[in-house]
Amino acid sequence: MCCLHAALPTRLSTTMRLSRSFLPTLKENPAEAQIVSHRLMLRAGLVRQTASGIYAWLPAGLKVLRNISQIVREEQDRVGAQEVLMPTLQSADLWKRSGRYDAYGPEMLRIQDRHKRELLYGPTNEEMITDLFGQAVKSYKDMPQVLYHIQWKFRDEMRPRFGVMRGREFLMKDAYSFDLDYASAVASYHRMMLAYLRTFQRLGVRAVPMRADTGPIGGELSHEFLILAPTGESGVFYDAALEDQDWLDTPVDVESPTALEAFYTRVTTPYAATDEMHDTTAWDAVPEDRRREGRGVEVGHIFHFGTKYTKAMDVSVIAADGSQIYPEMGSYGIGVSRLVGAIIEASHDENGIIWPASIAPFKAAILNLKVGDETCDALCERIYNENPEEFLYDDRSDRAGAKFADADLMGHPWQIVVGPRSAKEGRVELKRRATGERHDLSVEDALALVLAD
RNA sequence: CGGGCAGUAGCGCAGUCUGGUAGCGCAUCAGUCUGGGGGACUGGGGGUCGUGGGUUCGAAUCCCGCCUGCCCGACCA
Repeated sequence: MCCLHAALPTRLSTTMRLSRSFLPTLKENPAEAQIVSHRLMLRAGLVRQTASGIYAWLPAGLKVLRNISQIVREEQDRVGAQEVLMPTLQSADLWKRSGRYDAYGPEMLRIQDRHKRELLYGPTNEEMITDLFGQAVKSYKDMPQVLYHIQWKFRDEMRPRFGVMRGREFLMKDAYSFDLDYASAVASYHRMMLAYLRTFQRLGVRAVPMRADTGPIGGELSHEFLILAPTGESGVFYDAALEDQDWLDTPVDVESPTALEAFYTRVTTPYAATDEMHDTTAWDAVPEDRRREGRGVEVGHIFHFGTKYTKAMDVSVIAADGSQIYPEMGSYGIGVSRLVGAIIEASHDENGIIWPASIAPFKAAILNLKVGDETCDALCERIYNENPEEFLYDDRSDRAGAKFADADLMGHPWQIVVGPRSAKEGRVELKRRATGERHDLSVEDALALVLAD
């Protein structure tokens, strides 16, 4: 052991060196995985299944999950939502108050503790957040409120499949808005629409908002966000006018209901619908060259449902005139773990994953093509130390082919290829994963490009 | 939950029909040669054949039960 310690460098960042990392890639497709994202997630060492529909997240997968969560978090915060963290286990009493304990089917995982008290692993959090809100907020002066959390949920699906896209345990961002009246609730809804469009754009995917069925509650305030992917569960139809809009560069005053309304109109005017909501008459009115049709994976859902829970659970606030008001609620979900699969469905090729830079587990892989060669080793170490948190250094003594194949599979946006010939001149080959372009560059130029991405 | 298929080494599979004590490729370990797209050679390690019972002198193989996983459907973020 003493020899091992002596061999270690003084600065430890072992997890990013492939030779010492827990990033088990597979050359062959596991038989259990049928769809491309599931295969790639297993092969790239992002997850391992531990039970039907339940996955362990390995280091690279966890980094993706965290990167997605962080973008979601920043955009929620930006529209004034406040983060909380509610537990995974909930008391059945809470659900009995809303009447959903009996209404919810066998998808709810019910548990008993040692005192025979009934618990459940939360499939969603309307009851709990309504209760928490009601305990703390008593006056119109403390309204409105928007709370969210990012937490694991469980739905005991009859048939889990498609890897993390239809698992039983899944990570989700749930936000809940509480408003004094309908007009204010509409503004909350609009704000969330903006946050969602910005979020998905930052995640590097196109998620199109589509009118969704509001069910028995009625109204028009329900949209699903779908990522186009051939394995999607719904057929989608939309107007190409929704493509290539830059929501990050669209200034909207989130405090102004008028500005929000105008923005919302702009988003919802072009035709967009899933097959359940498809209106062929309206579709025919879309110019033919702008019709986009395909399949989509639902990765987000925003929904206004009014006073359903506040009334059922008798949670009210006192208005300025002394009357009691049941707050208007909305809920807003983003399937964080599902997004990992959905994004891979939408962004891969025959060699592996192509990560959008914003969520990639590593910005770049450094491929040392001749481990043991002094020049190569030194140059790789130098590059690696520029950003050890975001670079993955492939220092394994494998053949070049294996390193290229693994780097392509894992989908790093950039590959910094360090070979013995060019290393002598301080040059590397920089490969962009998305396009396959390669450029022979000085180390400085290559680093500048990668670090600016 | 209906219909179909499958569990044999870390992964992918053969062997099951016709019972005789388990094999191939990849991975892994040691070594040598290699070194820019999953390299070659030599030698080695690794398997309660999902599980419980039954039939048999003998079961991965035949019979029954159970468990687990995958696909299609219904359902679903």
